[in-house]
Amino acid sequence: MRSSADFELMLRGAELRVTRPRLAVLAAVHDHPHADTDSIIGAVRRELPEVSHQAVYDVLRALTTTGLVRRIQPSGSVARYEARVGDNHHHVVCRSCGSIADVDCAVGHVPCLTASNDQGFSIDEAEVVYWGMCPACSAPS
Amino acid sequence: MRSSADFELMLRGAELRVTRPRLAVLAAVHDHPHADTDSIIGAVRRELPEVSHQAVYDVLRALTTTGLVRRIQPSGSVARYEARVGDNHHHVVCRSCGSIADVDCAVGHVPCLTASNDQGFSIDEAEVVYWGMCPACSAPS
DNA sequence: CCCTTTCCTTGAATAGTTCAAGATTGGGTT
DNA sequence: AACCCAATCTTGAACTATTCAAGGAAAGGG
Repeated sequence: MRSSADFELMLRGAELRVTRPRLAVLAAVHDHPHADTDSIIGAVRRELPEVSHQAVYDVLRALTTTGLVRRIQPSGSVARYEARVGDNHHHVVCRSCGSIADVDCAVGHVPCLTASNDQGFSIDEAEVVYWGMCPACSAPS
Repeated sequence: MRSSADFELMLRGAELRVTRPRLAVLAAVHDHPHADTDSIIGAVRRELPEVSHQAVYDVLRALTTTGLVRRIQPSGSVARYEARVGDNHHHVVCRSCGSIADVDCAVGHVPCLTASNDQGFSIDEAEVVYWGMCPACSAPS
């Protein structure tokens, strides 16, 4: 758990103005890993009830662009955000309930995978999504 | 390029009724790998002008459910479909223009990757998306 | 050839996200 | 401390991809 002062430094480090909506969104993403936009709006409004949804969308975009948060969006899901950035970790997604958990990099380097034939593309990231069933959904009811 | 008779056999093999919309969608997906729904609707209507968009959505869902086509949806993209199924290959996506190309499996087995810590999930598939720039977009203009 | 079930058409609804215009505010400068 | 301007936020509407729902059409087994 980080303090508001930490978030302020992170924003200044990214050359973003320090505003209350931004501090609140940053805190919400840190507190609720893999939360979708709606959940983040809810968390932010617990502290700043008047924040518009558009502001949250704008802030999330700014934070994503500067790399302070990472946006993930498995097929069939809405956009989700997390604060764990820079370590190229991956995700497991439950096919049944959609819950997401972190998985460390399969090999240990960034990027941790190399395409066997890159089709002439210059590749800068390998994103892995593991699909399966979470413990709760695979448990006999 | 497969014939209409092949597509008919594929549908029957999947226990789906053989209809003209389904044959046309199947042909369109085979002819236009990684096409989005709108492109597929366009391709289908070149042959069957009266097909509704809802029919195409329904058919794509049926084909995806039975495994005759595969649905892919990189972050920020609409749903796309391809007919190459069952070999667990992966994709490179251009950050600039969104174009997609196939990449063979990084290791060669299905699933070709194993999560280092699976968080208790039972994993049945590892999906890899390589992000980068396609040859056209990275060329000096 | 008929009947049942599946499929397609038509039309409307929905959710998530973005666009646009104007008001507010952060923070560098005077 | 007051000023200024670009960046940010509010308000409200628009948009797109997709899904829902009800009724008509047609596939294919009997």
